[in-house]
Amino acid sequence: MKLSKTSEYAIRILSYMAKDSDKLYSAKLLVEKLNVSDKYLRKLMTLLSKAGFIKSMQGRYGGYKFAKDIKNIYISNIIDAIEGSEKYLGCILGLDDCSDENPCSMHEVWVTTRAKLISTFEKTSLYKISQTEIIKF
Amino acid sequence: MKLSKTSEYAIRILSYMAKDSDKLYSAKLLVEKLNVSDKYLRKLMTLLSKAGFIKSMQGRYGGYKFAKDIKNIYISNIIDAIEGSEKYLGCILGLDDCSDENPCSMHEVWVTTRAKLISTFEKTSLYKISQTEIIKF
DNA sequence: CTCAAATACCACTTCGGTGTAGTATTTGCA
DNA sequence: TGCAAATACTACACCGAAGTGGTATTTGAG
Repeated sequence: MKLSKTSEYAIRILSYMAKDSDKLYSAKLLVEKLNVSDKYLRKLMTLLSKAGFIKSMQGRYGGYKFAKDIKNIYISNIIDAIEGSEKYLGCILGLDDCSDENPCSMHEVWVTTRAKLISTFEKTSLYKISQTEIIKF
Repeated sequence: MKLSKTSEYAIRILSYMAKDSDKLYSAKLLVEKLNVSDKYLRKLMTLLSKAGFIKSMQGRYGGYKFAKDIKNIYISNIIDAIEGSEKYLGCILGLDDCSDENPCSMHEVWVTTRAKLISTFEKTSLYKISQTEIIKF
Protein backbone atom coordinates (compact mmCIF):
# COMPACT_ATOMS: atom_id res chain seq x y z
CA MET A 1 0.00 0.00 0.00
CA LYS A 2 2.65 2.45 -1.04
CA LEU A 3 3.71 4.26 -4.16
CA SER A 4 6.78 2.93 -5.92
CA LYS A 5 10.08 4.61 -5.05
CA THR A 6 10.18 6.00 -8.57
CA SER A 7 6.77 7.64 -8.16
CA GLU A 8 7.86 9.09 -4.84
CA TYR A 9 10.96 10.58 -6.45
CA ALA A 10 9.01 11.90 -9.43
CA ILE A 11 6.48 13.73 -7.27
CA ARG A 12 9.19 15.16 -5.05
CA ILE A 13 11.21 16.36 -8.04
CA LEU A 14 8.28 17.92 -9.85
CA SER A 15 6.98 19.49 -6.63
CA TYR A 16 10.36 21.07 -6.11
CA MET A 17 10.48 22.37 -9.66
CA ALA A 18 6.93 23.72 -9.30
CA LYS A 19 8.10 26.20 -6.66
CA ASP A 20 9.51 28.29 -9.49
CA SER A 21 7.88 26.75 -12.50
CA ASP A 22 9.65 28.69 -15.25
CA LYS A 23 13.15 28.12 -14.04
CA LEU A 24 15.63 25.75 -15.67
CA TYR A 25 16.84 23.11 -13.22
CA SER A 26 20.02 21.09 -13.60
CA ALA A 27 20.15 17.47 -12.48
CA LYS A 28 23.05 18.42 -10.25
CA LEU A 29 20.96 20.94 -8.33
CA LEU A 30 18.04 18.56 -7.93
CA VAL A 31 20.32 15.81 -6.66
CA GLU A 32 21.68 18.16 -4.02
CA LYS A 33 18.33 19.49 -2.93
CA LEU A 34 16.39 16.24 -2.95
CA ASN A 35 19.05 13.83 -1.78
CA VAL A 36 18.37 11.26 -4.48
CA SER A 37 21.02 9.13 -6.17
CA ASP A 38 22.54 10.98 -9.10
CA LYS A 39 22.22 8.16 -11.60
CA TYR A 40 18.70 7.30 -10.63
CA LEU A 41 17.51 10.87 -10.82
CA ARG A 42 19.02 11.40 -14.26
CA LYS A 43 17.37 8.27 -15.59
CA LEU A 44 14.06 9.39 -14.12
CA MET A 45 14.38 12.87 -15.64
CA THR A 46 14.69 11.31 -19.08
CA LEU A 47 11.54 9.28 -18.38
CA LEU A 48 9.67 12.39 -17.23
CA SER A 49 10.77 14.16 -20.42
CA LYS A 50 9.47 11.35 -22.58
CA ALA A 51 6.23 11.40 -20.65
CA GLY A 52 5.85 15.05 -21.62
CA PHE A 53 5.92 16.70 -18.20
CA ILE A 54 9.25 18.40 -18.71
CA LYS A 55 11.61 19.12 -21.57
CA SER A 56 15.36 18.77 -21.46
CA MET A 57 17.99 21.15 -22.74
CA GLN A 58 21.21 19.38 -23.57
CA GLY A 59 24.70 20.77 -23.69
CA ARG A 60 26.49 23.27 -21.52
CA TYR A 61 24.09 25.22 -19.31
CA GLY A 62 21.43 22.64 -20.04
CA GLY A 63 18.83 21.29 -17.66
CA TYR A 64 15.13 20.66 -17.36
CA LYS A 65 12.02 22.79 -17.29
CA PHE A 66 8.30 22.19 -17.46
CA ALA A 67 6.93 21.36 -20.88
CA LYS A 68 3.42 22.42 -19.95
CA ASP A 69 1.40 24.45 -17.49
CA ILE A 70 1.65 22.98 -14.01
CA LYS A 71 -2.05 23.64 -13.57
CA ASN A 72 -2.53 20.79 -16.02
CA ILE A 73 -0.26 18.26 -14.35
CA TYR A 74 -2.02 16.16 -11.76
CA ILE A 75 -0.57 13.64 -9.33
CA SER A 76 -2.62 10.98 -11.07
CA ASN A 77 -0.88 11.81 -14.37
CA ILE A 78 2.51 11.34 -12.76
CA ILE A 79 1.63 8.04 -11.12
CA ASP A 80 0.00 6.79 -14.31
CA ALA A 81 3.10 7.56 -16.35
CA ILE A 82 5.38 5.74 -13.95
CA GLU A 83 3.57 2.76 -12.54
CA GLY A 84 0.17 2.74 -14.24
CA SER A 85 -3.23 3.71 -12.92
CA GLU A 86 -4.33 0.12 -12.33
CA LYS A 87 -2.13 0.21 -9.25
CA TYR A 88 -4.75 2.23 -7.39
CA LEU A 89 -7.89 1.91 -9.53
CA GLY A 90 -8.35 -1.84 -9.24
CA CYS A 91 -9.79 -4.25 -6.72
CA ILE A 92 -7.99 -4.12 -3.38
CA LEU A 93 -7.69 -7.91 -3.46
CA GLY A 94 -6.34 -7.93 -7.00
CA LEU A 95 -9.35 -9.66 -8.54
CA ASP A 96 -9.85 -8.68 -12.18
CA ASP A 97 -13.54 -9.48 -12.29
CA CYS A 98 -14.54 -7.82 -9.02
CA SER A 99 -17.37 -5.29 -9.42
CA ASP A 100 -20.54 -4.06 -7.76
CA GLU A 101 -22.39 -7.05 -9.25
CA ASN A 102 -19.62 -9.50 -8.47
CA PRO A 103 -18.10 -8.16 -5.24
CA CYS A 104 -15.09 -9.49 -3.39
CA SER A 105 -15.05 -9.54 0.39
CA MET A 106 -13.60 -6.05 0.69
CA HIS A 107 -15.58 -4.46 -2.12
CA GLU A 108 -18.27 -2.81 -0.04
CA VAL A 109 -15.91 -1.06 2.35
CA TRP A 110 -13.29 -0.38 -0.27
CA VAL A 111 -15.48 1.46 -2.78
CA THR A 112 -15.66 4.74 -0.87
CA THR A 113 -12.07 4.62 0.28
CA ARG A 114 -10.86 4.03 -3.23
CA ALA A 115 -13.00 6.93 -4.45
CA LYS A 116 -11.26 9.17 -1.93
CA LEU A 117 -7.87 7.92 -3.06
CA ILE A 118 -8.65 8.48 -6.73
CA SER A 119 -10.05 11.91 -6.06
CA THR A 120 -6.93 12.90 -4.12
CA PHE A 121 -4.68 11.92 -6.99
CA GLU A 122 -6.88 13.30 -9.74
CA LYS A 123 -7.66 16.64 -8.16
CA THR A 124 -4.24 17.59 -6.86
CA SER A 125 -2.23 19.50 -9.44
CA LEU A 126 1.37 20.60 -9.21
CA TYR A 127 0.06 24.16 -9.18
CA LYS A 128 -2.03 23.42 -6.10
CA ILE A 129 1.00 21.87 -4.46
CA SER A 130 3.11 24.90 -5.31
CA GLN A 131 0.65 27.05 -3.37
CA THR A 132 0.98 25.09 -0.12
CA GLU A 133 3.65 25.55 2.47
CA ILE A 134 6.26 22.88 2.00
CA ILE A 135 9.19 22.44 4.30
CA LYS A 136 10.50 19.04 3.35
CA PHE A 137 11.21 18.07 -0.27
CA MET B 1 -0.40 1.77 -4.27
CA LYS B 2 -1.46 -1.81 -3.80
CA LEU B 3 -1.39 -4.42 -1.12
CA SER B 4 1.24 -7.14 -1.54
CA LYS B 5 0.08 -10.35 -3.20
CA THR B 6 0.55 -12.12 0.10
CA SER B 7 -1.77 -9.69 1.89
CA GLU B 8 -4.34 -10.13 -0.88
CA TYR B 9 -4.20 -13.89 -0.47
CA ALA B 10 -4.36 -13.70 3.32
CA ILE B 11 -7.47 -11.52 3.31
CA ARG B 12 -9.16 -13.70 0.72
CA ILE B 13 -8.38 -16.87 2.64
CA LEU B 14 -9.49 -15.54 6.00
CA SER B 15 -12.62 -13.98 4.47
CA TYR B 16 -13.50 -17.35 3.01
CA MET B 17 -12.94 -19.11 6.31
CA ALA B 18 -15.01 -16.45 8.09
CA LYS B 19 -18.12 -17.59 6.21
CA ASP B 20 -18.30 -20.54 8.58
CA SER B 21 -15.93 -19.50 11.31
CA ASP B 22 -15.95 -22.66 13.41
CA LYS B 23 -15.25 -25.08 10.62
CA LEU B 24 -11.93 -26.82 10.03
CA TYR B 25 -10.53 -26.03 6.58
CA SER B 26 -7.93 -28.12 4.77
CA ALA B 27 -5.32 -26.47 2.59
CA LYS B 28 -6.57 -28.59 -0.28
CA LEU B 29 -10.07 -27.16 -0.06
CA LEU B 30 -8.84 -23.59 0.17
CA VAL B 31 -6.57 -24.07 -2.85
CA GLU B 32 -9.54 -25.30 -4.88
CA LYS B 33 -11.91 -22.58 -3.79
CA LEU B 34 -9.53 -19.65 -3.97
CA ASN B 35 -7.42 -20.62 -6.95
CA VAL B 36 -4.12 -19.91 -5.26
CA SER B 37 -0.94 -21.91 -5.79
CA ASP B 38 -0.85 -24.89 -3.46
CA LYS B 39 2.67 -24.35 -2.20
CA TYR B 40 2.23 -20.65 -1.66
CA LEU B 41 -1.01 -21.06 0.22
CA ARG B 42 0.45 -23.68 2.55
CA LYS B 43 3.39 -21.47 3.37
CA LEU B 44 1.06 -18.58 4.03
CA MET B 45 -1.16 -20.69 6.30
CA THR B 46 1.86 -21.45 8.48
CA LEU B 47 2.59 -17.73 8.68
CA LEU B 48 -1.02 -16.97 9.61
CA SER B 49 -0.82 -19.62 12.32
CA LYS B 50 2.32 -18.13 13.78
CA ALA B 51 0.67 -14.71 13.68
CA GLY B 52 -2.09 -16.13 15.87
CA PHE B 53 -5.06 -15.72 13.56
CA ILE B 54 -5.58 -19.43 13.01
CA LYS B 55 -4.35 -22.66 14.53
CA SER B 56 -3.30 -25.71 12.60
CA MET B 57 -4.18 -29.34 13.24
CA GLN B 58 -1.56 -31.67 11.85
CA GLY B 59 -1.93 -35.26 10.80
CA ARG B 60 -4.72 -37.11 9.05
CA TYR B 61 -7.93 -35.09 8.99
CA GLY B 62 -5.96 -32.00 9.94
CA GLY B 63 -6.47 -28.48 8.71
CA TYR B 64 -6.88 -24.94 9.96
CA LYS B 65 -9.41 -23.07 12.04
CA PHE B 66 -9.61 -19.69 13.68
CA ALA B 67 -7.60 -19.29 16.86
CA LYS B 68 -9.71 -16.37 18.05
CA ASP B 69 -13.02 -14.61 17.62
CA ILE B 70 -13.32 -13.14 14.16
CA LYS B 71 -14.88 -10.06 15.71
CA ASN B 72 -11.39 -9.32 17.00
CA ILE B 73 -9.51 -9.76 13.75
CA TYR B 74 -9.27 -6.59 11.73
CA ILE B 75 -7.94 -6.08 8.22
CA SER B 76 -5.27 -3.83 9.73
CA ASN B 77 -4.09 -6.72 11.91
CA ILE B 78 -3.70 -8.94 8.87
CA ILE B 79 -1.82 -6.37 6.82
CA ASP B 80 0.38 -5.52 9.79
CA ALA B 81 1.32 -9.15 10.29
CA ILE B 82 2.25 -9.63 6.67
CA GLU B 83 3.77 -6.45 5.33
CA GLY B 84 3.85 -4.09 8.29
CA SER B 85 1.70 -1.10 9.13
CA GLU B 86 4.30 1.42 7.95
CA LYS B 87 3.25 0.51 4.43
CA TYR B 88 0.09 2.58 4.77
CA LEU B 89 0.70 4.69 7.90
CA GLY B 90 3.70 6.59 6.63
CA CYS B 91 4.34 9.59 4.44
CA ILE B 92 3.07 9.09 0.88
CA LEU B 93 6.41 10.28 -0.42
CA GLY B 94 8.37 7.96 1.85
CA LEU B 95 9.92 10.70 3.97
CA ASP B 96 10.66 9.55 7.51
CA ASP B 97 10.61 12.98 9.06
CA CYS B 98 7.46 14.29 7.37
CA SER B 99 4.87 15.61 9.83
CA ASP B 100 2.37 18.41 10.37
CA GLU B 101 5.23 20.66 11.48
CA ASN B 102 7.57 19.48 8.75
CA PRO B 103 5.27 18.73 5.82
CA CYS B 104 6.19 17.28 2.45
CA SER B 105 4.50 18.52 -0.71
CA MET B 106 1.66 16.01 -0.49
CA HIS B 107 1.15 16.17 3.25
CA GLU B 108 -1.78 18.54 3.34
CA VAL B 109 -3.90 16.62 0.83
CA TRP B 110 -2.73 13.24 2.00
CA VAL B 111 -3.62 13.60 5.69
CA THR B 112 -7.37 13.13 5.28
CA THR B 113 -7.03 10.46 2.61
CA ARG B 114 -4.66 8.48 4.77
CA ALA B 115 -7.05 8.81 7.70
CA LYS B 116 -9.77 7.28 5.57
CA LEU B 117 -7.46 4.46 4.53
CA ILE B 118 -6.42 3.72 8.09
CA SER B 119 -9.98 3.82 9.32
CA THR B 120 -11.07 1.39 6.61
CA PHE B 121 -8.42 -1.10 7.62
CA GLU B 122 -8.80 -0.64 11.36
CA LYS B 123 -12.58 -0.75 11.51
CA THR B 124 -13.26 -3.64 9.17
CA SER B 125 -13.28 -6.96 11.02
CA LEU B 126 -13.57 -10.41 9.54
CA TYR B 127 -16.91 -10.64 11.29
CA LYS B 128 -18.15 -7.58 9.47
CA ILE B 129 -16.93 -9.05 6.21
CA SER B 130 -18.71 -12.32 6.96
CA GLN B 131 -21.97 -10.40 7.21
CA THR B 132 -21.71 -8.86 3.73
CA GLU B 133 -22.74 -10.51 0.52
CA ILE B 134 -19.68 -11.87 -1.18
CA ILE B 135 -19.76 -13.49 -4.56
CA LYS B 136 -16.11 -13.59 -5.51
CA PHE B 137 -13.45 -15.01 -3.20
C1' DC C 1 37.45 24.82 -32.84
C1' DT C 2 38.14 22.97 -28.79
C1' DC C 3 36.84 22.08 -24.22
C1' DA C 4 33.91 21.96 -20.20
C1' DA C 5 29.68 20.72 -18.47
C1' DA C 6 25.51 19.22 -19.18
C1' DT C 7 22.01 15.30 -20.74
C1' DA C 8 21.18 10.38 -23.18
C1' DC C 9 21.91 5.70 -23.55
C1' DC C 10 23.16 0.81 -22.68
C1' DA C 11 24.32 -2.78 -19.75
C1' DC C 12 24.91 -4.66 -15.54
C1' DT C 13 24.25 -5.64 -10.35
C1' DT C 14 21.46 -5.97 -6.26
C1' DC C 15 17.49 -6.95 -3.58
C1' DG C 16 13.04 -8.36 -2.06
C1' DG C 17 8.54 -10.35 -3.25
C1' DT C 18 6.66 -14.24 -5.48
C1' DG C 19 6.51 -18.84 -6.56
C1' DT C 20 8.29 -23.88 -6.76
C1' DA C 21 10.52 -28.39 -5.32
C1' DG C 22 11.55 -31.84 -2.31
C1' DT C 23 11.64 -33.77 2.11
C1' DA C 24 10.38 -34.30 7.02
C1' DT C 25 6.96 -34.69 10.46
C1' DT C 26 2.49 -35.49 12.51
C1' DT C 27 -1.59 -38.26 13.46
C1' DG C 28 -6.00 -41.02 12.91
C1' DC C 29 -7.77 -45.25 11.39
C1' DA C 30 -8.09 -49.92 9.26
C1' DT D 1 1.39 -51.00 13.60
C1' DG D 2 1.77 -49.49 9.22
C1' DC D 3 -0.06 -46.43 5.86
C1' DA D 4 -2.56 -42.56 4.01
C1' DA D 5 -3.26 -37.86 4.17
C1' DA D 6 -2.54 -33.93 6.22
C1' DT D 7 0.82 -29.85 7.78
C1' DA D 8 6.00 -27.96 8.53
C1' DC D 9 10.36 -26.77 6.97
C1' DT D 10 14.40 -25.64 4.09
C1' DA D 11 16.33 -24.36 0.00
C1' DC D 12 16.25 -22.63 -4.40
C1' DA D 13 14.47 -20.27 -8.96
C1' DC D 14 12.38 -16.31 -11.04
C1' DC D 15 11.26 -11.63 -11.96
C1' DG D 16 10.68 -6.81 -11.77
C1' DA D 17 11.99 -2.59 -9.15
C1' DA D 18 15.87 -0.13 -7.55
C1' DG D 19 20.28 1.32 -8.08
C1' DT D 20 25.18 1.73 -10.33
C1' DG D 21 28.93 2.24 -13.99
C1' DG D 22 30.80 3.62 -18.13
C1' DT D 23 30.46 5.79 -22.43
C1' DA D 24 28.35 8.68 -26.08
C1' DT D 25 26.28 12.88 -27.41
C1' DT D 26 25.03 17.68 -27.25
C1' DT D 27 26.02 22.61 -27.01
C1' DG D 28 27.56 27.30 -25.33
C1' DA D 29 31.60 30.02 -24.25
C1' DG D 30 36.12 31.47 -24.78
